[in-house]
This record gives sequence, C-alpha cells and structure tokens, in this order.
Amino acid sequence: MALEAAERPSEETLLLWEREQARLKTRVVPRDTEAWQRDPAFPGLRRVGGVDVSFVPGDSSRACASLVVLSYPELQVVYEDSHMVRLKAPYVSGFLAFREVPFLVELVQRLQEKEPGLMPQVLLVDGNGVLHQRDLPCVGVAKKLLQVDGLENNSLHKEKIVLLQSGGDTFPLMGNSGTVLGMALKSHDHSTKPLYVSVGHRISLEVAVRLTHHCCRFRIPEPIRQADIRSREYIRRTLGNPGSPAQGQERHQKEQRPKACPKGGSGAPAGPGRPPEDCGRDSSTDLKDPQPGFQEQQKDQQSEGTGPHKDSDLWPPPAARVQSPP
DNA sequence: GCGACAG
DNA sequence: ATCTTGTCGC
Repeated sequence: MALEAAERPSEETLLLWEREQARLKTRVVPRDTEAWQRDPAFPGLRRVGGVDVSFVPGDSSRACASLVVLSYPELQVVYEDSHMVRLKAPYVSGFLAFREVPFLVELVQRLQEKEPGLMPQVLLVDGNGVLHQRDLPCVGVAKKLLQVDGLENNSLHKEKIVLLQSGGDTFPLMGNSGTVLGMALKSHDHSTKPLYVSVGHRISLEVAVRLTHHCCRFRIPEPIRQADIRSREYIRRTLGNPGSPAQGQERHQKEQRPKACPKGGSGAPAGPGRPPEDCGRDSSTDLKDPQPGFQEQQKDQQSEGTGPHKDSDLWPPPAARVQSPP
C-alpha cells in the first residue's frame, strides 16, 4: 500500500506541464486590482491567508495541507483548516505547483463553503509566483532562490544579500531577459537570509513585497508560518497514535472540519508596544520562533509554491486533457 | 558514479 | 520537504 508519488514524470508529462504553465502565465494579472493595494497603509485589508503542505516522514504520498486566515494588521489566526491528503504527483523542481496546488485549491473551496465570510483578500503561498490563475490575489514567498533564467545563488548574489541593511530592504531578481522576476527581501532587521518574493496574481510586485514585509513577525510571514506550524502539528498528533487502526486519522477528532476561531487576544489584548501574540497559545507551542531581534538560525521554515492555479490535476498524464478556462 | 534543484 | 543534537540568546 503505497501510492508512490515519487517516480519521475515522463518527458511527455513534463511537456504538458510546461504547456500548462505557459497557458496560465498568459492569464496572470501582475498588477494591483484591489482598492486596498493602492494605499501604502492597505486600508480595507482585513484578512490575509497562508497555505502550506507538510509531509509525513516515512510516507512519500501522505501529507497535511493547511490553510489559515489571519486578521490584518493584527496577524491573529481567525480560521484554520488542516487535513490529510494523498499526494499524486512527484516533486519536480520548477513544477511544484502540480504537486501541491490541487490541495490548496481544495482548501479554498472548503473555506468558501463553510465560512465564506472569512475568505482572505490575498493569499501568501510558499514558493515562487508567476502563475496562479484563480480569483484570489496571491503572492509567492520562497525561502531559497529558484535558479532559473540565469538566476544563480552565486557569490554576486550573496554580496547583494550582505548589502541589505534593514528589514524591508530589497534588490531585484533580474532574469536573463532583463525581466524582473521577483525581489529578494530582508524580512526584518536581523534576518540573514532574504525571502524571495514574486507576483502571484492580481497584485504588483511592489505591493507584494510591502505586504509580505508587513506580515513578518519573524523571517517567514505569519500566514505561511502559521500554516506550516499547524500542518506539522497535525501530523505530529496523527503520528502520535499509530497504535490504533489504520495509519491515521480515522479518529473523529477535530480534523476534517474547518474551524473558525474567534480568538484574538480575548482577555489579553495586545499589550502596548508588543505585537499581539497569537491565539493565546503560541510561543510555548511554537518550536522555531527566533525573536525578531536575533537568532535567525532556524534552518528554514516553510514555503511552498505559487504556481499553476489550475483546476484539474495533470497527473497521471491524462491524454492531453483540455483545460477549460475558469 | 556525483551534484544541482522552489517544496 | 524530512532526517538530525546541541547551542546560543532573549
């Protein structure tokens, strides 16, 4: 019993994927389309979403997908949905979205059905943007530089990183063609490794960078960081009771159900001068949590990929299935 | 054979 | 992404 999502896709499939990416790229709107994006203070922005997929250690096909919605500018979790999924496509550099996006789309659809009022106004996705074709504006936030189109994590690149002085500082990621593919962003004053921000859809690169910066309490923006933390916790809990039935979550815990949490510092409002802590529980549960003022050593947190925001899974390779435009 | 490669 | 122990600093 092991649906291997590990074998390399055939060249034919990769061609299909490339074709789909090119098609979606055509539809991306790399400009600001929302009112709140026009003012530096982001007036009207109330909810920012974050998505992530964490994997089960030994199993190459099982993972936990999470979607969280945070209030803005408080950055408090107001919604969370984490559940186990079965991966169908392998990870191939450059095609991350074909592996993870189907689940992210599903999470958004579940939210639409259960708590449409909590639909985020923008979605931060781990990985690089440039695609994403749906309705939600989104941003790609990667922790490592995707070395494509001439981009290289070479000495020159590292020199530029050293020149970043304070949180918010950036430098453009110029592709061979002279196109700016994204921006390296120092997410806070003491962060050593920059974030690589790129446009997803319906947002300009400039606003994407500012928004990402405003969502950072630590190196990784809170929406993505929370989705990461929660999806991993979910897996830890699930693996904690393997002594029972099937591998997993047959238990009627609080899983399958999206949960709207009216948390929000109830009782302990944001203290003066301090960013509001999470939903009451946070620092004690969070493993990696270097204070903005120091320690930036956490290897990596997570980020996944902004990519094709397609509907159908192009895996396994359906004989050239035709995509129907949203 | 080995390394690189968003996650 | 995940496997890994300790370690330094708030």
